[in-house]
Amino acid sequence: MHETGKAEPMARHSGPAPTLATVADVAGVSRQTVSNALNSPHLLRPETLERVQQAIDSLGYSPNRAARNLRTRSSHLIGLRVDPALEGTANVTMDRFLHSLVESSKDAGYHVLLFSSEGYVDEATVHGVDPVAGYEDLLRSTAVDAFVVTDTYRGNPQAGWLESRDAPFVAFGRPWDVPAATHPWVDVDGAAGVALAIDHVVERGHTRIAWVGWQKNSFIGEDRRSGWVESMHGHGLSTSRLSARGEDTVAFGRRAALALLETERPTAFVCVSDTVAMGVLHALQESDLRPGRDIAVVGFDDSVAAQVVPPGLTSVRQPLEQVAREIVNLLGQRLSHKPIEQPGRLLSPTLTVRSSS
Amino acid sequence: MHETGKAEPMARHSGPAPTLATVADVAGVSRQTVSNALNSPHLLRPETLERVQQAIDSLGYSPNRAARNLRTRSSHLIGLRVDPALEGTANVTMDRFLHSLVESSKDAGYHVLLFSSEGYVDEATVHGVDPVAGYEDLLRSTAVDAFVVTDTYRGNPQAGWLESRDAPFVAFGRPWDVPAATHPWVDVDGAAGVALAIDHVVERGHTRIAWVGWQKNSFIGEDRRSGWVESMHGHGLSTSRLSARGEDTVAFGRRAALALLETERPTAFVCVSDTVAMGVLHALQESDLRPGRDIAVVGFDDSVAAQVVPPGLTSVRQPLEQVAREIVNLLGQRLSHKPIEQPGRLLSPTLTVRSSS
DNA sequence: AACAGGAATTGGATCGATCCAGATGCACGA
DNA sequence: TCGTGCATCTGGATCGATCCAATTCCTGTT
Repeated sequence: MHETGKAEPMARHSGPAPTLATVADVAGVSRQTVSNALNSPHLLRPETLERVQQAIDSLGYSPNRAARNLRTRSSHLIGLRVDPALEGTANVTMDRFLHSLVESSKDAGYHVLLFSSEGYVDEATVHGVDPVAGYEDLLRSTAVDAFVVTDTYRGNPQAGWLESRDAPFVAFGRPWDVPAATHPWVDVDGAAGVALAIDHVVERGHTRIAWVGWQKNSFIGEDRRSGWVESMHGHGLSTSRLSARGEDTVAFGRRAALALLETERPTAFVCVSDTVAMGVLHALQESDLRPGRDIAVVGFDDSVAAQVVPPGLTSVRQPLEQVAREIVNLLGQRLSHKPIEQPGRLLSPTLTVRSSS
Repeated sequence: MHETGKAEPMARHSGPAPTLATVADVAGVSRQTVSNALNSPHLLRPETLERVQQAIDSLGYSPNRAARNLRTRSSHLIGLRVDPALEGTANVTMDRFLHSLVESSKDAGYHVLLFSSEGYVDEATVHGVDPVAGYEDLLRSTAVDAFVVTDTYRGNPQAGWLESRDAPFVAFGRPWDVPAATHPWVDVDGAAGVALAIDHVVERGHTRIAWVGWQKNSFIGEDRRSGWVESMHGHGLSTSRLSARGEDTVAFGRRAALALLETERPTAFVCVSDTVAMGVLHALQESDLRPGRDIAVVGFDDSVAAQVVPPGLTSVRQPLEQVAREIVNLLGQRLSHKPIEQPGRLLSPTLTVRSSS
């Protein structure tokens, strides 16, 4: 064979798209044989396979998705709900995660379908977002094979609902409130991540290390906080009066830092999120303190903001690429009705050190 | 009827999912009549419609997507390629745009399907991303009805390719390099956005206003820059030696600002992107200059980073929600074979003022 | 030469919706 | 009474793939 490049599909005429039957005619075999060439090539004699393959290439044929979906009762689509992002929150998690999920899904032969919750509001949920809105439709119309549900600040109410309908799904986030839940999940060990941060600032000589976290009703927030508490005690340091809790906003981070600076004079702030950490940076700037020189600050999520804010914010980084891979992995097991080896996987984050510490 | 809540689908037994034929049986009508109840209710007598509706509700029926897609030759899916985001770039654009697109699509009865370019690399494109990778497959297998292609830094090579295959698509971004292109597009007037920024800082009393932009080969970059040039001249101000060009990184922004500060002493920096603007902020911090007090800085994109960085970065905000609406709108026209009234729409950005100016 | 047994291949039925052409019912005017 | 016309409803064919059961082709054995 000469170097004539790839066998380009040569779409001679833009007539009706070729079907499996067209290919069968051209190759001089039956429809089933073409189907086998696509799905179970080992059933064909090598020379037959070759002949079919050439017909496929020359026609530029791709199997019609709808027909395949109808027959196999599966769409090879994974549904992911994207909720309205809160402006002013450095929640970069979604962006990075989404890319990784699309990549991993592709490798497994799936595509990601996005849907939203808005517009499904009924009386019961005029305020706030109905946690199961949008899932029902896609499920009933067999538009997707499975869902990926991501944990929110407060937990994961979708999981129970989906489980009760035995809809296939994998959660990003542990079943905090229902330890008995049996669905597959993947999560990142927040406490371990915060412990990394503490070790890091302790190594830098800090002893008065404050925690700026979320409210008590946030499972994730309390998990991360426990990392602070235990790591501090492990280092023989006191946590007394060094903790603040509030919402996930820049404003809260700023207020909390100003208050702590005034009363307790911590030399380091470890924060539950980058958003809150940015608030701390605001406070330092207003107090003419230089992050990284006068006071250390560590965030959580390694968001874009952390990467670009001067002088660079040290932050706990979740292994989202790995999370996505594991999720797709578990999804594959779930969809092929394999017994799930291990329903939950807890991954370890890393620490990205920048100049703020 | 009493207040018994909504007529909940009462999924008695989780047997086989109900089909249109099931509904027809229950309602005592033919399949076609059920189909009409769904797609052309005006064809039914009111009492028949009511009867069918009740059967649908009581069975919890939703039409099977695959079957419908097969018959109608359309998937009601819109394809969007997500390219690997560059870490350390404050490109928040995608996140906000994606949400808006999902919302708008939903209103029009569409869903968004994500796909990626990786893994399609062949000899010709080992380095860099093949601009048309991934489209081919989805197109041939009729997996999506249309594409949304988003402009990149350098232009939009996909557009021409898709147009040549007459694949339905709408571009976010003007056909810079092919003014004769006839495909529908939506774009934001970057020059006008920068002009807003200039007006703003001029009003604040600045006269030595520097431009920190992208390289000459970026159409978008040059468009934004032209806003600076023209607005400056409109105000009777000089642009001489006040311009820097480079790549879209924090590092470049910092270098450019330091160089300009040393030689030209501008009092304001207007930047082509938030990423570059963050670099400028770094430079100011290193030079012990306070943004918003000593020197004004304006970014472009109104990214999360701009919102949370202390003290808050003034930035040009693209009306992405409106962009998404227009895109879906044009897509609808294109798909219903209506003549497109006006192939291109140029929208105006706004300026979000924060403390950096 | 006859035959078992596996490999390779085939044609009809099927998934669940919509399209299409035709059938039925009904009201109205001639 | 008999069409005529319109609104309403029906059953068979169809979209393009895969499932299934059955058939043909090989090859080696006795």
